[in-house]
Amino acid sequence: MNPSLPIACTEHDHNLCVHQALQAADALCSRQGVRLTALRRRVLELIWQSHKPLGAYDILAVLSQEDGRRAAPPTVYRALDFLLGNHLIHRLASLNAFIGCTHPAHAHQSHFLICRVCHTAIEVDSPAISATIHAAAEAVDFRIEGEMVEVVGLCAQCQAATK
Amino acid sequence: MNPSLPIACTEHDHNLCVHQALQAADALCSRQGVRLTALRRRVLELIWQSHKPLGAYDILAVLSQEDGRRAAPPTVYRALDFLLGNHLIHRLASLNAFIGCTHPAHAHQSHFLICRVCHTAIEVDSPAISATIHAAAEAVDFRIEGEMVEVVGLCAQCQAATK
DNA sequence: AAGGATGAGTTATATAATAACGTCCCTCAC
DNA sequence: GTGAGGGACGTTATTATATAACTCATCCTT
Ligand SMILES: [Zn+2]
Ligand SMILES: [Zn+2]
Ligand SMILES: [Zn+2]
Ligand SMILES: [Zn+2]
Repeated sequence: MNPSLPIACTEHDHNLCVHQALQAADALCSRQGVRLTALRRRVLELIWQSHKPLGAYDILAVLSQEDGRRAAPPTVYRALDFLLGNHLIHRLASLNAFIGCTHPAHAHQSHFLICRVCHTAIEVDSPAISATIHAAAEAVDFRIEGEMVEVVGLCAQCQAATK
Repeated sequence: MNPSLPIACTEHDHNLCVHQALQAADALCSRQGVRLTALRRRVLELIWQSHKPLGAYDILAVLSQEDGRRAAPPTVYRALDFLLGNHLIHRLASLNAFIGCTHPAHAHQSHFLICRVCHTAIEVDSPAISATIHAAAEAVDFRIEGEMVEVVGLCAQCQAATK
């Protein structure tokens, strides 16, 4: 196995992923003076349950089940809005789904490689991608406010599996 | 006015845009041996009515009105699927909307600059963007099947207007 | 004319997201 | 204290986007 592969694509202690993500979220929210309430934290935890994007209604189903009672769409969407606003998750428009941000501490754009087979979404941190996008925008005098890059294809594992 | 700006951002004879797009579509479909039926052609024409992405239900509303009888969603979505499949339009996932392809004759990815204010969508043809995306994908052994780049911001005109 | 493929009409439903309003609870000025 | 204000969340209803399943008409092909 290629040791340089992103963690999302490799066998790893995923409990540690979740734990670190939640700790980072706690730290970030306290630093920002915003409240990571129990509900918001639980939604973030659910999103982090895997490296695959999760739909709002999937989250809703889990909450409804474990809460015994209700849980309506606005409950989930408000939590998601909070998490998005504080850069703790990203929204993948091509999937209508959400995924935990792997480096929430610094501002960055949403660049993902999404496996068509196993649905793993790999967050890419490539300044070169942003640089070329900025160059193209500058050429037509366009002022960038937000970039969204979603690439679909096959991750390393699924390529190997289908060989 | 900057003469190097993309046509979508400038004053121009838009009837010509539409006319050329429909002619190109006729040519392409006949070359491919597929049928650009009246309905499909009409939907393409509606999408080309501006350089702003158009929603499926906007198309549906127009068709319903002019047809007298109510057109139903599948009618529109089937036409859209055909147009997408033959690369005559692109789908903008971040807007759930569709826009005419400016160079359908050769295969290419979906790269757009979308103005937050006037909603104009500028199709970008930048091999450099694809190159950097490919480099990032190769670094993690990911095989690309399709790229989606949607950048939101302010087009040149709207920057000038809000100054 | 029979058979098969394609395009499109029709009805119903699935999936995703938001609007509008109410309640609880905490905090802060008075 | 108390009550005004605001944030978080519950609740109900609705809007927006997309697809399933079935039907029929048309047009080739044989
Ligand atoms: Zn993990
Ligand atoms: Zn991130
Ligand atoms: Zn034009
Ligand atoms: Zn195009």
